[in-house]
Amino acid sequence: MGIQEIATVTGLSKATVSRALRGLPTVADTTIDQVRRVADELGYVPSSAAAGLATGRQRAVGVVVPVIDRWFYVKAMGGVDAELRRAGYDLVLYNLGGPDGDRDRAFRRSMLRHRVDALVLLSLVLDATERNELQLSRHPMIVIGGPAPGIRNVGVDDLHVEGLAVGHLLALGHRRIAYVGGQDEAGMNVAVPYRRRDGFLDGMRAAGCPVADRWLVDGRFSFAGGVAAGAALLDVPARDRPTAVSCASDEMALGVLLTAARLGLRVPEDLSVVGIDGHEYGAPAGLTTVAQDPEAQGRTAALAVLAEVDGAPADLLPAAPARLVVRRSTAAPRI
Amino acid sequence: MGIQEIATVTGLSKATVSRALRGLPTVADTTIDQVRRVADELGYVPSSAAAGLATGRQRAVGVVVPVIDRWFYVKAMGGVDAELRRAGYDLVLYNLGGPDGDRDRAFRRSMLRHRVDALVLLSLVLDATERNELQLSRHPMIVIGGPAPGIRNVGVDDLHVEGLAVGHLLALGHRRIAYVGGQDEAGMNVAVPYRRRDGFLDGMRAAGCPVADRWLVDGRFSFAGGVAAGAALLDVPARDRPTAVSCASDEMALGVLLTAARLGLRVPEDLSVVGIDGHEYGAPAGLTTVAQDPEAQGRTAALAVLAEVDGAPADLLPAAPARLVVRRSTAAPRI
DNA sequence: GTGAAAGCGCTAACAA
DNA sequence: TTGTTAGCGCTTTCAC
Repeated sequence: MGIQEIATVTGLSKATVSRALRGLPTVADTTIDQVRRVADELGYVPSSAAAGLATGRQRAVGVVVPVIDRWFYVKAMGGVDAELRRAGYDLVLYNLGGPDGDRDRAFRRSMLRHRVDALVLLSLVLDATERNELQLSRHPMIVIGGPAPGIRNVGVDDLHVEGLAVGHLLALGHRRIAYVGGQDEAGMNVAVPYRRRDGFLDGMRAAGCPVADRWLVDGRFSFAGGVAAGAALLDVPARDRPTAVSCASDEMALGVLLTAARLGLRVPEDLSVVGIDGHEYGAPAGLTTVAQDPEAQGRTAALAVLAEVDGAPADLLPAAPARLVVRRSTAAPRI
Repeated sequence: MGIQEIATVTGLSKATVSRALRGLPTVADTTIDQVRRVADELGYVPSSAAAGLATGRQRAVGVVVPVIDRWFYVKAMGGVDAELRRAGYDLVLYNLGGPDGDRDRAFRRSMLRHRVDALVLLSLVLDATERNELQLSRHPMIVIGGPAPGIRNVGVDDLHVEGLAVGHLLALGHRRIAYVGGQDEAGMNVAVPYRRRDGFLDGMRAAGCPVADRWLVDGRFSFAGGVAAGAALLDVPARDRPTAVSCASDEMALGVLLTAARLGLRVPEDLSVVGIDGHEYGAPAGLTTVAQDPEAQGRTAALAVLAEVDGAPADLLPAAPARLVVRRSTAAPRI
């Protein structure tokens, strides 16, 4: 059942078997072959616990998410997972379970520190205590998404990203532009929404466009929120309507599109809509967006912490790429 | 750093410290307090590897998914995670990475067997070898979603579920009903699509409705596929159009809805659409659906394997509930 | 190239 | 109620 069996069957010592199994260079090729064969026959399965105890390495990394069921997190996790798999590492998921989840308990769930060799945090806002606890664990760690003080991060430049979105609308000639943003429903990251909103305001100001307060609406970063925001913006007399809406996420933009369709507004003739993210529903829906690649960000993050586990220095990472993808939902305003 | 430190500081033995830390009843309350306090001061963190080695229990369960970025899987994982967290178990994610993923290597990734105490499989179709490997590991395990030969499963009765959907349309008076189904893109579960399609055909046959072949179209179980399927079905002369479409998933139904809107068809006046799943986009979109609760299924599955880990018998589970949710997308056909 | 022995940090009898 | 003594299955010096 263990390494011992193989040792007795082959007549070798546990030590040699262990070396052979790991393919260490100090072992004769013939013995390596023999050991592998016997291991197969016996259906040998290594114990990660035992190996972990002996080496102090678990060959696993933890991924901490504020909530699990968000497009961005799922995609990023997929990227992290892909690289971990390549490296032979396991992925341990720590879900904080939303705002009502017991964050505190989750954070001091002590296992975390010894079960995994490194941590990937998905756009979390950490309070001082949490940050402290994490730092104390001395694990290599990295944040995907919003920037976090004192921790390395990978992600797009949100200010710039929203600048691209609103810049596109402005370039088309729009001036009556509304913004759908708002705090993330999960309430886990304040930085990203603020930076995107600032990007919008900066862009508008630079273009000399006034922004009415009632055209800054909350879409809670969800589809349903986008539907509601769309109603607030569009279900009014025509002269009070914006000619374009810039949404801080594709999910909200899709909601606005739905409401527009329901109200009989034609897109892009009567209304232009732009989103941010590169959600896969965007293409069939013809949504213009500023696409980012969360999966690539996940891969980058995984590689970075893996390297750090192996002793590489924790160099800062460049901003992740994002690009404007123009589809059918935007056009110049009529007249 | 370990249990030993606490022992020396308190003057107790390692054994007592271990017991105290776990709150075993044979320890004096005062010593429990003392040990806990010292542990806190020292910033003690238990080693799951050591505990696992000693007990043979890892306090972790593995979740195996064919691909990670699907609504159903994510929701189900959330449910599994919630119960695991309550029980103090960790979740180790094994992502097979789609049809191109290296399934084989993933399956024999030996760690799996010792890193976790049980397995939750998300609607996977396993071949004989894989099933064999899994059974060999002698872990408690359960499948969520499609039925799998020889393994316990939780999930809805797909035949019945599709029966509810098409039954609703028939009851409204529709007879010209199309079906959007198709094999899951991930190619990981053949059972569910077939059973839903059979449910549709059974329902139609029972009502004496003929089903034209061109009204059985493939939507690949995705939003984009639904958009395309909608075009195939609806972008034709009016007399060739169905009055209703039954979709095997909400994502496809949303795609059909989008295409209908784009073609200027009014829903439900010109066309009724029904989906299956209970996707959260359905409510704002006004989509009638047969809702299931993957999160609840995840919780059920987690509780079941956890119980089995604790020695409970692996009783069969009843079919998960599903219910018709009527919204704005369905109505009686016009004349 | 291989073996012997000493742990890694914890739990689980068995005593006391 | 607490302590003693063995391990759990592997890796790793240090010898040979």
